[in-house]
Amino acid sequence: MYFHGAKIQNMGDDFFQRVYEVVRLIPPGRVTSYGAIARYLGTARSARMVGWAMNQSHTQPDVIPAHRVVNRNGMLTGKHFFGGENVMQELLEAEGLEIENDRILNFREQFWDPAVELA
DNA sequence: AACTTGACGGTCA
DNA sequence: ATGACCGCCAAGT
Repeated sequence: MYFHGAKIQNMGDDFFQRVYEVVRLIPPGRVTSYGAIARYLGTARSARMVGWAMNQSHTQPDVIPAHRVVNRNGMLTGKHFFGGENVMQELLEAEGLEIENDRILNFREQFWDPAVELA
């Protein structure tokens, strides 16, 4: 992968692409988790790989709504990768969600499970 | 080639 | 509720 402008990714398979496709389908104002996406894509790959895919999501030609993916407890564990201190939180709040201490309030109600919604 | 590091998550004490 | 472990597997050192 690249840093400082070098080349990048393009791993062998299309796992990352499949992750991005699911993330693109998350409706604004709703959120899902790394694990939920991993489950939807099959138990072959772990939630960690979804996290890694999100880490690389900025290399995609289009914008991936990565802020709508949080951990299983509704915590904004990836906020550090959005530049500013509270960019991820602001993006979510702009979509109507409430966050307190890096955690989405009423997470259960806002949760969007691909295994259910894309059944 | 070997060891460490995670945008993770489930289990068990 | 909290924390230690453990499986996961691509990348970085």
